[in-house]
Amino acid sequence: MSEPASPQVPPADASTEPAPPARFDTLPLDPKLIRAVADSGYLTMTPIQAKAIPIVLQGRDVMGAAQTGTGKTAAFSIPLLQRMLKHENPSVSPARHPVRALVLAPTRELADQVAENVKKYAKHTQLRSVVVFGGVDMKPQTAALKAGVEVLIATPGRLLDHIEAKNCVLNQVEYVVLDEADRMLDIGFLPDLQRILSFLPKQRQTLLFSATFSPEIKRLAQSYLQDPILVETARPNQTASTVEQRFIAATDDDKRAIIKQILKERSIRQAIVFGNSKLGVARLARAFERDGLRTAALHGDKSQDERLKSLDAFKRGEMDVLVATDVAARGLDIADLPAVFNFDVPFNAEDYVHRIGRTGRAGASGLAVTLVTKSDARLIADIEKLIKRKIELDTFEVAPERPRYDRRPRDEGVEREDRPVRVAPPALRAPVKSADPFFDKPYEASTRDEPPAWEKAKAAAPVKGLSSYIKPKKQVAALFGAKKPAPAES
DNA sequence: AAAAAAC
Repeated sequence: MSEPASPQVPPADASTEPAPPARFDTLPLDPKLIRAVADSGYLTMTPIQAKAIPIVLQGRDVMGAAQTGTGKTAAFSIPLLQRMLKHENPSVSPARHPVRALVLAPTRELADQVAENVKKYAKHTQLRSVVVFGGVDMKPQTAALKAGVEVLIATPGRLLDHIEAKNCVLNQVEYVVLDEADRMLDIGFLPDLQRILSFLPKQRQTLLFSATFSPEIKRLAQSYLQDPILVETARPNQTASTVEQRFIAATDDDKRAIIKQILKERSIRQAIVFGNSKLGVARLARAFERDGLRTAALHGDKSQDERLKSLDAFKRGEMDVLVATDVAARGLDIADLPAVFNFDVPFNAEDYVHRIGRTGRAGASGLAVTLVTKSDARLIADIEKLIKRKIELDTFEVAPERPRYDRRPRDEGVEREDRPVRVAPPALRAPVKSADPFFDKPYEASTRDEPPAWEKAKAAAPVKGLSSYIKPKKQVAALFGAKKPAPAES
């Protein structure tokens, strides 16, 4: 059971309080849209919505950068629907309904989610939408396309399939949206994207949205836009201020124990744990499962059916933990997610921003914990640079685990029965490595050639704990009869 | 060092 939301209110910091947020019903929108927005429970606009919607309504191209979880989907779908309603083209025979708006997303789940939102906002209108993505039967998609849709939401691969099968014609597209635009423009997606864009009319309105835009991507994006307006709220590449970000020095052996302990000590209802590889994620999910956590896994080696089931079960609260690759890093809106863990430090700093953006959405508070090993020094430096924040590494002492069952093979002649055998995990027989002060100094983004900063800090730094989590040192020492040796001084 | 997206 989840605890009642804590009544704590952030300290009043009225110094930078801007004008009260504008309401949706002040916008020049069709009553059908106003009604749909009201139905969905939204009253006032987020900053990105307040800035972007009027510009999209003017018909301008937009590059929109806003923090994660601030309503970018509504920022483009509502004004696009409005434009489609306003410019309902009577010259097009009712029998022919060409695709007028195309929204592209980098993952199937995200495409699905965007489609749900579009449907929600379009529900009182005649505009029809459909989503197409891979991993599922093409036939229902084909039928829907042939019946005619005004708004098409898609992932690139399957859309190309439909184009080649002549299931849809895109030469009447008036509006294009690239959701998670920087990802869509990256090297892995670019060829498919260019191919798709080649089927579209040159004369169109194009919208690019993401929480992160690197300077290179910004430059590249210019070539797909006409006289665009850059809409930014706050600084780009930023993480929500409501998310508590922690970086903890760990070893590969400690990581899972640290996560479990934090979940327990903070009574965290649900969390996403990100890993860098599909195999690693699958293994980690099985391990959490063995630990008794209700665990769902989400990665590209799973069937689409399994992927959707995992995500749904997690969203419904039937799972404690969702272990995922970066397929879940972007865009996914999971209401009230209290915490995100990075079991692995992401390879791209941008993905760090997106991953932790799954928590602290819509102004809620959230916790983001990244587990850092020695070999992650470079990646941490990249993240520091991107989010323009000094990263300090906390240390963490893992509480002793309950006795484990003996896993030694039978032929060792060990009594196996149900008798638990105390097998101290290697990391706990000696003082745990993560409690070593080597990581304790504020980490300095160092150059490759220099020894990393923690090497220098190793000898001198006192252990500074993550006070809210840390176990009293005594407890560990008492249980394992190990005392922390003085730093080797030779 | 990877993941994602088509069959």
